[in-house]
Amino acid sequence: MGVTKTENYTEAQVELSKMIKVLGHPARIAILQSIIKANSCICGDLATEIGLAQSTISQHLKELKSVRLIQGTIEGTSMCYCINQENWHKLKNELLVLFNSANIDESACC
Amino acid sequence: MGVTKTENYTEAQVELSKMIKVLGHPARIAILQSIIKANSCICGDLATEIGLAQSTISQHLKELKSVRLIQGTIEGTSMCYCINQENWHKLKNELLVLFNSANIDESACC
DNA sequence: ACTAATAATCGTAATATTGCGATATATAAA
DNA sequence: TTTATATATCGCAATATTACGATTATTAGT
Repeated sequence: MGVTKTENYTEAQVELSKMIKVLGHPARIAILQSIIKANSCICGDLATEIGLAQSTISQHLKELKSVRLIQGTIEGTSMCYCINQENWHKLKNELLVLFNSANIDESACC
Repeated sequence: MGVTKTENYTEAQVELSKMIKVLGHPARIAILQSIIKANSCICGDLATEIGLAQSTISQHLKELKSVRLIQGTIEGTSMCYCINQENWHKLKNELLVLFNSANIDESACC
């Protein structure tokens, strides 16, 4: 069908996977790294920097905004984006819970 | 187009996003949590546990295998899956690099 | 008010993903 | 060998994603 059966999962599983999914595209990784590198808001030179059309970058930014990994404010005629620290850390912590829950000791059987 | 322009990105960005992308589905989160919870390989009762068709679960397992987050060995008539500790930690560390690179101090301007 | 610059949205085409049933494959048990 | 059980693969339909150009706001400067 192509539609995810969200009713099969816990709210936490759906929410976490939704956040992760947004991270799962090289353009959005590149955008985030670029924002982080600038250490503050950078604006629409992302398009030329990354090599995608302006509308495409705008769409990726929208997705990053939709899960609140970034936030933007109007800065004159441009937009100023930066990491949403609160949600950034929330996601980081949830990922750590997941990744740390796998036992290190080699009880693995395969 | 629908096709990601991988030539725009670094190898690292492509590889990382590919791994993350596989994590970005609730069924695959549920599968991983289930495997982790059992602390060792569990087999195909994942289908009934999660509530998807056997073929669908098999496909998700294939994707998790394709990025080597899990590995499986034949165990009689069933398959025995567990976390690939090496790649699990590798991904964890790469995620930490990304998440820690965002400065905590509120130099944020928006 | 007019113009320039920037970003968001719309419409569209190409491709990818999700999920299922049916089938094929492989091993264990009888 | 036959049968049962478990998993993988194939083919398909429905939907989602990615990317672009064109258009539409929105704000700054003239």
